[in-house]
Formats: sequence, structure tokens, C-alpha cells
Amino acid sequence: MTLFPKPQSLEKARSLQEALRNRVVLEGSLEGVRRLAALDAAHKKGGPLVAVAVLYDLEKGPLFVGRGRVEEAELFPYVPGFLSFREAPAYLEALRALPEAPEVLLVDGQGIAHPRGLGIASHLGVHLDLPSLGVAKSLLYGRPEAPLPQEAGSAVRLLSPEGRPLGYVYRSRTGTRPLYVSPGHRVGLEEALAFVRRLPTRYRLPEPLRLAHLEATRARVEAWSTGSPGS
DNA sequence: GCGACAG
DNA sequence: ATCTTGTCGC
Repeated sequence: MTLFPKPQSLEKARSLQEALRNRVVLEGSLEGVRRLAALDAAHKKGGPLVAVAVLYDLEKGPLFVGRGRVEEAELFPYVPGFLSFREAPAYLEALRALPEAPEVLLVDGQGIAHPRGLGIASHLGVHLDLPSLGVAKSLLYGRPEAPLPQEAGSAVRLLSPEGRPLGYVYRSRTGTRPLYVSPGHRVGLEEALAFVRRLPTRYRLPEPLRLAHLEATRARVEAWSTGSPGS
């Protein structure tokens, strides 16, 4: 259940996504949730992909940082729509390093707002049977239902080509580009947005994800001076 | 054939 | 994701 074998072809990967999409549960509230794990990764050509899982308590703030790394030679290539096969292995390692299991996963990427309904947040959620949601910095699939207002906190639904709601385009701060929020697993559409709205947000990204990003970038530099060619 | 395309 | 200089603005 924790294994995440690297697909030997895109066709196999696609089949797995189409099989797992049927396991995604699009209902659930995150009302009383306090502890989450924010996931982000960094990578520099020639070095390993480093992943970070920040265990974050909504009342106490950051509690612990788990790290994971996958050597470049072992990485699945980056192909739009198949991000989980590249980054999830490193995320699973980072999550195993945490002192306790989080109540929900906050992932840098899409949830169900994906061509086959299984973005990295959904894939991880189903794989670990944990509630999860995705917060992406750009669009992969779907279109905004209407223009997004400039006001911070505003949101408009993200619709599939057939008109099905996939998530929300969300303005976390005025003057910044929007974020794309979609449920991953065991959480509803509105509930996913409601959860993101109650995360502390000083800049564009919710604080837990921003911290994970900063830490991943820092770890990437560290990995460079330690385990790679140069020095 | 053309455009789109998480990180 | 990474690369990459300057530049606009609080």
C-alpha cells in the first residue's frame, strides 16, 4: 500500500490513473481538522528531486519537517498529466519521516482538476487513504466559470469541458495571480475551498505550502553541495 | 494539423 | 521545476 512503482510506460501510467479515479471520494468536511501536511518539491538538473512535508497545526503553526529525495536517474519524466509518477515517491518518503500522520494532505498541484480526474493530490489521497486537496499555481485542466474578481478571497468555479465542477479559481491576495483549488480525496468541492480559506495566508500561497516551498528550495541547495558531482 | 500543457 | 537581469513598487 505504500509502494509506488515507477510505470514502465505512459500507457501503463494512464491505465493506473483511470483505474484509481473510480476510488476517489468527493465528499467530506475538514471542519475540525487541525493538523495537515503541506507537500512541495524542488529539483535542479544534475541533482536529486527533494521533497518536503511540513506538519502544520492550524493553531500552533509548523511542528516538523519531513524530507524525501529521489535521485535524478530514478525519476519518471515530467509529462503534463502524470506529475504524481514523478513526485509522489519522494513525497511518500517525506511523509514517512513525520512523527505522526496528518489529518489531511495539502499538495502543490491539482486534485481532480485533471484530464483523467486524478491529479497528484487525488493520487496521494487514494494511495494513503487520507483526505487530500490540491492547490496549484497554474491551470492544467478546466476553465473558470466566470471572470475572477480582484478582491482577495474571491473564487469562481472551475468547470470541465462538459460543465462539471472540478474546483475553484481562488484569489488568495489582491494583486496576485489566482490559485487553483480542487478536492483530492475524501473532501467535497466547497469543503476544499473552505479549508484553504481558513489557512493563514501572508503572501500568495497559504503559509504551510509557502514554508514547504522555502524548505524544499533550501534542501535542494543542500543536496547539491552534498550528494552531487560538483561540490 | 493546432493549441494546451500541474511541477 | 529551473534558468535568468533588470525593474517596478511597498
